[in-house]
Amino acid sequence: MFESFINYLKDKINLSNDEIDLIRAVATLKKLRRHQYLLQEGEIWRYNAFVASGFLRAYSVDDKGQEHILNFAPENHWTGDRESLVNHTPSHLNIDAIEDSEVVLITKENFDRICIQIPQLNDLVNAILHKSFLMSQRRIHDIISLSAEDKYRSFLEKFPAIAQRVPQHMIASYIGVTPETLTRIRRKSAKE
Amino acid sequence: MFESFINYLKDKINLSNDEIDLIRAVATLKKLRRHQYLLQEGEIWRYNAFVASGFLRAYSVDDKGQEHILNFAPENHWTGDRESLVNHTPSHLNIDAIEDSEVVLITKENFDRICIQIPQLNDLVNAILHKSFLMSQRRIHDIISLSAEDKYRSFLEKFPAIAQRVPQHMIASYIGVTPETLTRIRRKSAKE
DNA sequence: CGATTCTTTGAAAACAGTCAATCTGTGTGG
DNA sequence: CCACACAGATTGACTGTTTTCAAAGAATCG
Repeated sequence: MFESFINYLKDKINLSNDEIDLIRAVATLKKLRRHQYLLQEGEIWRYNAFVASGFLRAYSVDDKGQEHILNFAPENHWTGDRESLVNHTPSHLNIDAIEDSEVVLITKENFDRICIQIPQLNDLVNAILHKSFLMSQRRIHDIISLSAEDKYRSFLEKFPAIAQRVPQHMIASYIGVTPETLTRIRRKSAKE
Repeated sequence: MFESFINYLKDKINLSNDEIDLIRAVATLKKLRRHQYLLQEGEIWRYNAFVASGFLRAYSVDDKGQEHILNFAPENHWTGDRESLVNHTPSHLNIDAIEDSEVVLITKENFDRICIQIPQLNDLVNAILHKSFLMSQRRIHDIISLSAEDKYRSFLEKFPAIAQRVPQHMIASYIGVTPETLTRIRRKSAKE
């Protein structure tokens, strides 16, 4: 499923065959079984990771053992811990596979190198970063201003595909409520 | 106080005198009195805005009339509504001055133009965006995983300078609780 | 099928929000 | 310089929401 990565890139930017070979040379494919970790708390994250197939999640675990999902990463999306990546600090995130998945990994060093050779790739990264920032801002806005019920509604609107694909308690974790609360919200909404 | 903008830039990147003149040519200085709007809900945001002096805040107002602060922008920081800027859509944010302020404005068109001529400036923007994204991620993490009390503590740790500079109800608005709740949190913390 | 994970339910407790009143400090105009 | 107005902070009583804990039911995986 390496091809889906190349297809993704071709769809976003124009690439010569040489450039594709260049990317191919530094990319490695990693298969993950359901529940397998891509990154575990305490490790240092060193890659750019593209989800070629499957579905991952990034989350932290607090003192009480509760998981808080920061991001979902379905196929054709990127994942990782940029904070650990740029600061070379141990990650406080876990990333694991919700479904069997295939991930394309490129180390930061290699990625930076080919970005110099393929400026368009650099632009693409910046565009993705830019978009991610906008999405974060929206999410912050939602969490600080909406009620739990509205946060759930907003989640369904923004990510209908994800909502159907992950267990409900993960949605609860993403929007920041307990699974029980989400159950009750759903029951209440259903009655209306 | 135009100079503080130039100083900020010089501190971050190397600029020739010609490049500085180029920037100077497209930048305008706007003075804001306390409580004055830089951007009002419904308008389309068209600038990159650098706070040369003073202190601004970006916030939204919900149906119940409550304000939710998305960002603080003290001097030497940037502000604006990137979503409105890139999508050319009416903003749902308000940005106003908490203190008398001076803001350097550069329209997106001009900014993009000089970014091509000064690639370092482009890099700077991307670096800032990158950092903003990391900060957003941290903030999301805090809001979904911490109790109100810990969110407040975390705010004090991260932004001690801001905490001393803005009224308490704005901190409450930023962390997503009512002013009354924040009072009670503080009283409880003080006892310990 | 059996085991595990996920969802639902109930009751109690903890938490945060609302509303209204009071207190405090600041600054402005007379 | 004082008085007053105003914005901000605090308090109390009450309400509403969310969490917690425990247990049972449903769905899914191996």
